[in-house]
Amino acid sequence: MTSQVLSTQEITSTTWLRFLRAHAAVTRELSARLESTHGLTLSDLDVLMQLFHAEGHRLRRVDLARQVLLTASGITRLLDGLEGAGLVEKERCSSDARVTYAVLTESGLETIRSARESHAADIEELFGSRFSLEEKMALDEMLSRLPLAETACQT
Amino acid sequence: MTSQVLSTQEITSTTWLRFLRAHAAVTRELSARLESTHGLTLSDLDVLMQLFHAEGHRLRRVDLARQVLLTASGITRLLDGLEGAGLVEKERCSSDARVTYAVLTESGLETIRSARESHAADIEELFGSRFSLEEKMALDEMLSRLPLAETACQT
DNA sequence: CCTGTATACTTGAGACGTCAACGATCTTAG
DNA sequence: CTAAGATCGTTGACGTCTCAAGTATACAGG
Repeated sequence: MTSQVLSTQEITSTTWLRFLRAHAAVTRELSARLESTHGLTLSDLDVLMQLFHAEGHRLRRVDLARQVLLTASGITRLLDGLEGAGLVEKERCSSDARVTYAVLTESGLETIRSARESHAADIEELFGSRFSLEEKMALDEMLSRLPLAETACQT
Repeated sequence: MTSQVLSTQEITSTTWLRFLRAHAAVTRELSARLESTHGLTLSDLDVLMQLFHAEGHRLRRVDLARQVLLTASGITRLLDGLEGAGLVEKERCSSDARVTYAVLTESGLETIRSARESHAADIEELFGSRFSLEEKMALDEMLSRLPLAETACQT
């Protein structure tokens, strides 16, 4: 309830802190739900969704890393898990022996189809429902000004 | 550059995704800088700052956990590190033998004094400078509507 | 007083992600 | 053709955080 005047720096700090807290809180709840209902991590689903939107449901690991904002090694390990679960398969590239594609399996597709909706509903409940359409658009635009906003942000 | 009409659900999803990406990107850079200049984690500094603002630079571990949005065990381990570095000390509570306070040491205070400014400048550069004062206030207000926004968000 | 329940904190096991180093392959320039 | 350098991917070592379980203390009701 502080109704005093705040300096630019102060407001930046409190807003950033709130940003961090909001992320931690929403993310934690979202992650718990996703884990319990589908046995997936937020990152898992993120990767699956990227593959889902990609041509032929297939993506190079490097590109995946760039889009999802994980390290190359992070992607390797994440995909290890998804492969183990049978949701994704490796596919070697004929024209460049260095690259390995990650391809969605049929099982992966089904997992997405089943997880997508409930997860979207969770996001809507914990995040989207808090804002009006205009607010969300404004928020989206503001966030897009931050570093690395170039990253693909498809639904 | 999609200028088509989007449903509420769609906009929620893309905004949420952008929120995630923005967090990952800014956080990663911020964390790298803080690590290299002061050998601290974002969470470390967060905890130190909470202590700094607390009465007597002292806080119960439970309260710390609530404010910083870590698990109780997370706090224990984080404080282990800070104690090892001599930035924080334990202090038993006389009236309740269950609680242990974390208290800032002189060295901890100095660390904060030196880290605070550069970190604030980093936040300003990577985050705050992207927005006008009004935008930041609007953003702050919006974020405060999210779950667990009750959490203390002092600078 | 003693028993049951709640609270404070710690600990072991394990998930997730990073960095640094490495092997393999491609590309370019002499 | 070959050597230098870039790119793709994996691996080992490690840090951080969580969950579940356990210990210790506090407190309230019978």
